[in-house]
Amino acid sequence: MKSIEIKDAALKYFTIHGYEGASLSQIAKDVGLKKQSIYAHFKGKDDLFLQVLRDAKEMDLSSTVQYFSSVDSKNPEKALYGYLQLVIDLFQKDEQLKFWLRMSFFPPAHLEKVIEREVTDIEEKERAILEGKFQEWINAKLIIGDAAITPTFAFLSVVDSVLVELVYGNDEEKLKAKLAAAWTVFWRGISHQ
Amino acid sequence: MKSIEIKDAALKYFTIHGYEGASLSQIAKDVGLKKQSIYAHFKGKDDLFLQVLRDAKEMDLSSTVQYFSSVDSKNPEKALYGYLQLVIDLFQKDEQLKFWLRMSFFPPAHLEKVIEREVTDIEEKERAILEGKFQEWINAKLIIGDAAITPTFAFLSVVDSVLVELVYGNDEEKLKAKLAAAWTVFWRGISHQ
DNA sequence: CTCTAATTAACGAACGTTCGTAAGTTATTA
DNA sequence: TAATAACTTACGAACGTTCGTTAATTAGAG
Repeated sequence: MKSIEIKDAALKYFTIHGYEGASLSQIAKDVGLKKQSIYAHFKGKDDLFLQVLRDAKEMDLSSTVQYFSSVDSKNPEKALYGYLQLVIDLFQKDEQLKFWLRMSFFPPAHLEKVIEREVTDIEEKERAILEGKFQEWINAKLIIGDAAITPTFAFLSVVDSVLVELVYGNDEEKLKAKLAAAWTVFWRGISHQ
Repeated sequence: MKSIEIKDAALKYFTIHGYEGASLSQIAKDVGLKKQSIYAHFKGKDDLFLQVLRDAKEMDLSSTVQYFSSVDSKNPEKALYGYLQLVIDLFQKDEQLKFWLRMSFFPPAHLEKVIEREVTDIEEKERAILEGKFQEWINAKLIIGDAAITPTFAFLSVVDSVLVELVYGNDEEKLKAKLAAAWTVFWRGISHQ
């Protein structure tokens, strides 16, 4: 399907150059078309962008949902560290997460409101999933604390820091070192000792 | 000085719209000039951009240097939490940090190499400052651990997560809650108990 | 008079978008 | 089955606009 090829190319250029820096002619050339032909598949640049955005959001959310629905709930250490690994894998094996990150951090100004809604939506859902897990672990005395919100936000902070390092993206060794340090301190901070 | 006014306006538009999305005509209009007049002060768009970039870098670095050279070295808890507050203040009171963050995360493609060098440079320097402090605190048994690199990277992760929340920027309450959680867990993770 | 800063004018190039058209494919009708 | 209608996909050409940049010219200050 040509629409999918177009979205793939668009994803690539939006990720590298941002909304304003990505041109329809470049995207079209990538799939062997003229830019006018894109209009046979999409209403315009905004429509193309928003479809790519929603695909990326869907992919991000479903990965998280699937991971935590299939992970071993009796082992928080493994479950949480495994999620960080998943994020790293996702980021490195396809562009959708990087695209999603770029656009949630720095959305094109005229689509800010739409994007913010999508970002809030996915954040809320992922936070809810994590908070549920942490509440289970607290109840089972597998980690310390009473309110699940504290370890949830703390873990989301670790996720954010991993994402930042991935976005910088130039130094695999540094990523490993920083993840190791953040994880060590985080785990000591929420576990019994 | 008109050059400074131009750089101020450029900072604003580069921050909001990115390099490609910011136009010289908008920047010029902001300071009551025609876009061609910018060329009396700068060689072109790249020159203007790079001067704004280096100003922002200088400001970021000097803030960190100054803070840690004047802070109470006997109280790591206060020193570190104070730095997080400083970052939040800096981010909210002028645009330079947000600009710097945007460009270090997602640089314009044709200036990627130059920017990466600046980013690596400032990161290295700030890491060195922190690592020195942490080594002192470890030696004084104010925090746990042997190698200073672990708490240093862990703290930098907390900083990153704060920056991420600032970039999202839509929810002051959420920033406070997330900072509180990340800080609680981080401090528990590096302190004696 | 000189120098700098700002202007007007103009440049080629690229942008997103629209139009009319020509194929190729699918669906409908006779 | 054959003919026709409708729809999809792609293209050339052109639209008006904006982009960054250069050149020549004017206004103002020391």
